[in-house]
Amino acid sequence: MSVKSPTPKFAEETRDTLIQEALELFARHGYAGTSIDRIAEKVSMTKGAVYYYFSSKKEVLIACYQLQAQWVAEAVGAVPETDNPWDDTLLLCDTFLDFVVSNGRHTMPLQEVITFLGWETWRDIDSRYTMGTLARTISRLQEGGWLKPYPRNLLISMIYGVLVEAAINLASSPDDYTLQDMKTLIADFLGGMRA
Amino acid sequence: MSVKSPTPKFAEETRDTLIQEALELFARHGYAGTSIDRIAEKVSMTKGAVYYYFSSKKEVLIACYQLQAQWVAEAVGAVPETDNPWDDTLLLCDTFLDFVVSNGRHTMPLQEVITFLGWETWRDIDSRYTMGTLARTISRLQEGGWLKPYPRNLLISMIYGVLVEAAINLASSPDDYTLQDMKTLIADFLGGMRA
DNA sequence: AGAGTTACATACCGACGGTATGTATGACAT
DNA sequence: ATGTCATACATACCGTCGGTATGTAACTCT
Repeated sequence: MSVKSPTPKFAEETRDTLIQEALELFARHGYAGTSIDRIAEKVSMTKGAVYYYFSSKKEVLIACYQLQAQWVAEAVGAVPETDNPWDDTLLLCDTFLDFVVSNGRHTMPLQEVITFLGWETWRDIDSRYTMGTLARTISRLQEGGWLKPYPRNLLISMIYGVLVEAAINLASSPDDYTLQDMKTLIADFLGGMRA
Repeated sequence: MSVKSPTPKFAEETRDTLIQEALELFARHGYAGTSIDRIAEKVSMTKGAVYYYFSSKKEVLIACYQLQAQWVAEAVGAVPETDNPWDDTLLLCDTFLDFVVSNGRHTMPLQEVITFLGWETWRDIDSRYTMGTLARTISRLQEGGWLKPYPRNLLISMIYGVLVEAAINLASSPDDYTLQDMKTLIADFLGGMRA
């Protein structure tokens, strides 16, 4: 990549490209298995350039995960809202699973992101994306009296946690069961918490 | 640690000590945050000694996790078997949660182990410990017709996955809800899959 | 035309995983 | 008693990687 005209406009493009390519490498080879040098090489630059845009490797991971979270949130956010919050929640879960199953090869495993960013940082980021959407649906369920009286944060954490677990399992054990099996189990899981 | 009498007996002791101390460091500072040099230093040896016993850092982690898995499996395996497999399963879940909550400071986060060992390796190890015990209980439930007809491996993966998720959440969000809240939710989760 | 900012490249450092090799110790056969 | 050999480490070194400090070409603005 030749030296750009030093205007903020081109720099933003370069930064976006960097994030996209880094995300692909992280998804394919993992965080520890992807060096800054390799990221730089993929965009035909050097390590210095990467550190011009990001202060640390962790910051690169954060930017990548924000992009990934945005993709997921867009898919999940496209689910229409009806007057039946229960069905809405189920559809949201199914949509989430559909997305991660079909895009699993191009996204980073959540467990890895959590490990390297730390639980707190991950939660902070995710609350603005998929987890935020899920939280709103769950609030509707709670306010409508559809659920047993669990603490709100417990519900959000565990429902999202189960979805993440489901995604990981679907990606890792492809032949033992189907996506439909998993959706049924998730629906029954939610059914067990119904008032 | 002075040079030992080169008998297999002493070497086993040294190896066990190494695993114990390494586990403590991994639990406290994480896998990436614990260098082989530091492990060696803690047992007053050098890196060469560690690589005499283990062929790689991953092998050290595997040995540490096997020890940890053994602890958990002992606690979970001590649960008596009654003629009611449903209550047995619930008690097994509660016992698991009790153990990880009270020993959380001295054990490695599961997500980290999974990340660095890889899903497959982790499953291979765990199937001989807690997951194996859980699998037997679930088989009893299935054979007794207590559960809806899910694929067996889906049940094992997701129930254990939920337990792992619960453990991670309990360790990370200590103030939002109680252990009892979590146990109630797990029970309801299982209830949702009841035939 | 000179000065300042931008967008990189280059060169280097320390830490770390891993390897190759050296070596003191005790067991054992002669 | 002595030489041989495996054991149980220590020492020294290498390549890679995250991170930093510095240089510099291109462009803008005055």
